[in-house]
Amino acid sequence: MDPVRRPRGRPRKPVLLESAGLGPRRGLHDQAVERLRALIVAGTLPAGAALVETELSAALGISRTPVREALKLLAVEGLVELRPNRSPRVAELRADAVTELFEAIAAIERAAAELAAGRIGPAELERLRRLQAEMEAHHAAGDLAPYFALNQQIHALIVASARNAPLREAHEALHARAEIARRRALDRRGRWDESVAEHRAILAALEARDAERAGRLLADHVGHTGAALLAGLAGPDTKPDAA
Amino acid sequence: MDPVRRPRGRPRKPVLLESAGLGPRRGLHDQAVERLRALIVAGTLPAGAALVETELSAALGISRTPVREALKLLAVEGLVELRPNRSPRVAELRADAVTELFEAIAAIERAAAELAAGRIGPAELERLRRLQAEMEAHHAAGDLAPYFALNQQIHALIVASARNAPLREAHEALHARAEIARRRALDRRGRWDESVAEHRAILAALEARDAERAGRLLADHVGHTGAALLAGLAGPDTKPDAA
DNA sequence: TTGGCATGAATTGCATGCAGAGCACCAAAA
DNA sequence: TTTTGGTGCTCTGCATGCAATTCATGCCAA
Repeated sequence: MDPVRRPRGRPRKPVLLESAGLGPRRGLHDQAVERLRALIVAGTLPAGAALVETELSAALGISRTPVREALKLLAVEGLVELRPNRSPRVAELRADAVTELFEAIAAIERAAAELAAGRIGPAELERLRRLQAEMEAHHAAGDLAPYFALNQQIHALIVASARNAPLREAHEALHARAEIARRRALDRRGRWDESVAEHRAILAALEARDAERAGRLLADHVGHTGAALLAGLAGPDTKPDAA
Repeated sequence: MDPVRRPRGRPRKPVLLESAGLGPRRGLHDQAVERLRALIVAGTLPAGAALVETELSAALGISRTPVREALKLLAVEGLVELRPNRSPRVAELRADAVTELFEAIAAIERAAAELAAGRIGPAELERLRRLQAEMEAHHAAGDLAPYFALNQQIHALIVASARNAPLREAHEALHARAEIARRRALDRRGRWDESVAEHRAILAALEARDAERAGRLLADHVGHTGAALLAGLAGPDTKPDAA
């Protein structure tokens, strides 16, 4: 036996950099949520993959406890399926689930746009205008890459402008799954032109503080996006066939 | 030293009754979520109360691990506030949060009603009619007690009839906090008459499969309820003064 | 060959140990 | 008397150990 009492856990660095550094550095379970979510959204952990606690904890360099907590939280988000006494799996995203997902997002964004029309402030409107201008510039230049990040920022900003925490949280919770659908629908160029124009109309409705129109336009826009993604999901399996 | 290797954990009963009993008996963390949620909603654990892991685990007769997991999940629901390295607290429910909460519920139920108008089946419609009849019977008899349970069943059934899992989950997640507001607003009789009539109108719109009207009526109904609760919350603090 | 059961490996679920963060209280200095 | 530094306690966060459950494999019997 070893009478020497040494620390059992792997030596954690004393975390002096807590506030000294830049990041607020939350707990390990929180970091685990983010890293696992990124891996799932990126497809590195493909749908249906078994998420074995010991493997994940080894891969992330942490113990099983925070991994378990992270998996439970990701299950709430719908990214992971928990099965009693079995390894959780990365949730499958079937076509009908994508339909429901975009219906739900459209519903939330419609309500958010209606509220935002009455509550959005000058600074937020200005930021929206700038994002829209950026998006149009990239569009004119034929530069597709920044579109998706800008698109997400615009939608998030509109929801934030509604100043309603539960709606915003529900929206965020659905975002990761929507992103998975976006990444899987390879042909994303098709709706680019339409989408930019729709965004312009939505911005105009918000500037006019026309709640009903803003809500309807945004809900339709999300619906169109969902339908386009759905078509993109159905297609690629049948071999694009072209070079 | 004790060479005898006896089980460390407290002896768990071998759970033969797993399927033999009545309940499907999920994990302890799941039961902990439900019990804690019930305690918070009932006000037994009042807003602002510190939730010390060791106390809860002792009170529930389980170890800290499932308690910790339960607290994280309740935090996602907004019932509990997590603070790094400090005891979680039961979340306060301020007036503006109640306003946002009912805005969000109204948004979700409006969308659900619109979808349900096109998707609700005969069995669900029949069940809605029966619930409405029950509610009217209790109303006619002046029997307030069953109103709240029936009310919740009706709303839940409408949302379920929309056949949209993300919307339903978002709705469920908001329900506990709304229930807290309901319990705190003591004067609930005020809106009883109106509420029953509004439910009748909503049912009629669903039967007519008028999506826009069903959505608008339901959203207005939820908005009225929220406003009434808000008024009820503002009042009681000022001493009811009566016996 | 095939069906049924036993055996065992893999894995979850829960309990518990240990280090560090945060807070309260007290003492000493200004 | 007020403020500052110290000291100890409490509690969280993470790591790890152990039993129960599940799935796969193989053996035996029909």
